[in-house]
Order: sequence, then structure tokens, then C-alpha cells
Amino acid sequence: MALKYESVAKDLEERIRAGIYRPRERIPTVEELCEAYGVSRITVRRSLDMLEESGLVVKRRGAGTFVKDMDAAQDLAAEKRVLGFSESARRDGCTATTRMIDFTITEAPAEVARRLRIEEGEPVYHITRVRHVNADRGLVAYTWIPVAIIPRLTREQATVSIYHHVEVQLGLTVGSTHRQIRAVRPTPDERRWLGLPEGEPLLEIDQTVYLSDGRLFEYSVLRRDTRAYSFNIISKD
Amino acid sequence: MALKYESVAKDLEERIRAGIYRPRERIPTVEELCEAYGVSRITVRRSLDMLEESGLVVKRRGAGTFVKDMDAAQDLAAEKRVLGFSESARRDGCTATTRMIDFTITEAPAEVARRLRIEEGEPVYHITRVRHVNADRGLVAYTWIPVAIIPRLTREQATVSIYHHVEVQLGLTVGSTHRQIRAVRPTPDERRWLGLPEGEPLLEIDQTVYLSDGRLFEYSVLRRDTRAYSFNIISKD
DNA sequence: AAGTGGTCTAGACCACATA
DNA sequence: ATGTGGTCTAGACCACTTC
Repeated sequence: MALKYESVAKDLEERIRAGIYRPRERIPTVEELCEAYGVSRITVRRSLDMLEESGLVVKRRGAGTFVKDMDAAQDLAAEKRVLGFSESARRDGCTATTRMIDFTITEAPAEVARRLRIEEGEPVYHITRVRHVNADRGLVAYTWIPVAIIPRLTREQATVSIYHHVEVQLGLTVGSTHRQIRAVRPTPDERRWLGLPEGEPLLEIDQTVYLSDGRLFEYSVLRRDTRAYSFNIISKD
Repeated sequence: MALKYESVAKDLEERIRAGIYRPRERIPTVEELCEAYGVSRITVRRSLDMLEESGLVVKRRGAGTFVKDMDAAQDLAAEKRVLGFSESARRDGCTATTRMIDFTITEAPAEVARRLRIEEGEPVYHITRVRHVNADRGLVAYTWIPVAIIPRLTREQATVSIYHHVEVQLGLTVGSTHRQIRAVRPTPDERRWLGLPEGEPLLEIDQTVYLSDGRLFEYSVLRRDTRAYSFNIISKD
């Protein structure tokens, strides 16, 4: 069933993107929106919170809610939902390709065990992949996943999309992600895999991903070529 | 006046950090918390939302709310609030130093005008600063601010803290920030200012900052040395 | 079956912006 | 003075997990 606050938010977003509500313009008041959609005040406010969260509007107490004045680039993409690589590419209308470098089951080294909160030596998948979107926007992904969490992961599934396997076939859902971001120098392997010119740096994203049941599910180090890509964030407050 | 949902969230956070509620443990139910703090269900839920947002707990429908199982590094710092450089350093108990490289009023070039949504040629401050925390964690900041927004900004104020001037002296508050992040090669100047070894890359953070009244306030390009620093993000969903 | 968090309501009062 | 969004309540019912 469609949730009310979601459908209201979706409708408002469509109106903004369609230009019915224009940048810097005030949208209807909370009261008016309650009336228009036949929902309560709290529900409207929750919808507006979602739009504010995604950077589309700004609320000003005493004045109203206004469409944010943003440029197209910022408009498009904030890295909010934790999408798998291939799904995120598909959403942009692009195709993802994956080259599997390594797929083994091994004993968790100390650092990986620490990040996944498991015992050192516990069995983990160790997966290395080189991925591209439209022959551009390349990245190297080093992923560790406890075998206990996904007992039967195959090389083929990991090549296509681990997230798809986890969410569709296992019925688990991803809950949240903690990321640390740095700039790093590529290794010779990475330079070769990504076709980097001498001296070109990479963006390193160290991430631990939680399932929505609270279990730690993967630890990944992503190393991205950012010449044709940028990592976008919108923060409030 | 202290808001109820804030004080409840703060109290729960203290209990978690003090180890009264331990990792993987369930905290009291919404009902019990309503009783304990003498507030309504919606208020408790809002507090729990804040804690979940900051990555401290995970809520599971039908099961309860659990303290997240995180390591100390992730625990410490998510870059959620938009803090000025010096305030953020102070919060960590460190001292910030700033070296002013350039402070001029100039005509907005095309790219800056586009980011700030002003006319090309409108007067803007153009400020270049080299900043450090404890002689470590260096960054170069290139900042553009429309003169119309802050008519009387002095070199001294910009050296200490622009955010302090804006928030305390002008009574304006920062609303939100849109960031784009990439890895880049430093310029020779930057390498010298930050004392970087040959080949060391920088993290570039392109940010536009909005005031809470919705006006665009600054466009900055920050170029950080990430050898002793990382940019942290926690995302839900 | 019992218990948990998720959604939603109708209404009250408050804090702030604008005129 | 008016109108805006912000906070908060008491209570109802629903969706999900398994205390």
C-alpha cells in the first residue's frame, strides 16, 4: 500500500520538477496542503521533511516553504540511498560492466575482522572487482563479507550484483552505511585496470554496510576514478 | 528553552556512550520511554530518529531499538552539521591556525556566478586561506561570498572565522550545504603551503552553502590533505 | 498471541517573519 | 496583527517479529 507521506512528497516533487512550483517560489502552506491532499498536518510535515532532506525545498518558520535555488548538477544526485553499483548505474540510464579479478573464501585478517566485528580468522568472502559505467567512471572494489551472513554466494552472483542477490534472493534489506573518504594514490594494478594516466589520484571510500536487522554485512574499500564522477552530499543544519 | 525531543535524545545518547546501554543490546521500548520521560509517543520517536540518523541505534519494527555495533572510529565523527573550520577543530579539543593568502573584492567570474546564482561581474569577496589543525590536517580553502550578503567583512574576521562573524555578529544561521567530492592533484602552490610530498593527492570538496533563510551564501573549494584526516558520512536506507 | 515500532488523526499552543 | 512553520499531546490502528 502506498504510504500517504510518500505519495504527497512524490506529488510535490513532481510539481517542482515540472516547474509548477519554481525556484525561490513559495509552495502552499502546510494548512493548504492538508486540505488539498486530505491528510493531517503531521503527514504533510513529514513529506516536506523528506523534500528538505533531499535538498529540494527549504522551510522557513513564519515565512513559508520555498523551492530551493539550485543548479542542475546539484539537483540530480545526492548519494543518499545505499544503492548497489549496477542499480545506481541503471537509474542513470547507463550500463554497468564488471570484471571479476578475484573471488575467494579466506580467513578474515585483523583489520577486516575489526570492521565487521567478527573474530579474526572467521571465513569471509574476499572479492575484488573492476567496474565501469559506460566505459567511463571506473572503480576498483575490494569487498569482504562474512560467509555466515551469505552462506551461498557464487562468483556469478558477485559479478552481476551482490546487492541484487542479497535483497531479492535472500529477502534481506540494507539499512545504513558508514563511510570514510580520502584521496589516495593508485597501486600499479589499479592504474592498469582503470587506465589511469601517471599521477592521477583516486577517491577512496571505506565503507561498512549494515543490514536493516542491524547485522554488519560488508566491509568494502572502493577506489574511484573521479575524473568523470563526483561524490555528492547534501546536509542539513 | 530546551526542546523535549532534544533532551530525550541527549539523555539516551549519554546512556549509550556511558555503556548503560551496550552495543547489540535493546534499549527500552517507545512506550517505556514515554513513561520514563513523561513525553508523548511522537516525541520519543523523534528522539530515536535523531539517534538513528547519527548512526547510534537501529530500529527494527516488531523487535525493538538496538544500540548499533560500531567501532570507535566510526563512532566519533559524522560530518553532519555544517561547522566552520575553527569551531569544528575546537570541538575536537584542537587549535586551528589560519594563514591568509589572499583577501580581495573582485567581479564574480562565470563559474562562481553560476554556483552562487548571481550575475556575472557582481562584486564578491575572493578569499584564499591555508588552514591547519595542530600543525597537521591541512587544507587550502578558496572561498567566494557575494558582497551583498555580508557588506562589511574584514580581512581579520575572515582570518579568524567567517562562520563566527556570520552567526554571532550578523545573527544569520547556516541552513544547508551541497557538496561534491573528488580526488585531485595539488598545484605547486598547494604542495608548498601544505608541505606535501611529491605525488600526494588532495581531497577536493566543492561546496555551496545556504543560509537558513534560503539565500546562497558562499561557494568554496576546499582541498584537503587526507593523510591524517578522513571525511565521514553516515547514511540511512 | 503478545509485543514492538510505523503510520495517522484532530487539535492545541508556541516561535518567528512579515507587514 | 496576521499568518507561517515548530512542537507536542492522547489515542487509534496497522505491520511486523518473536522479547
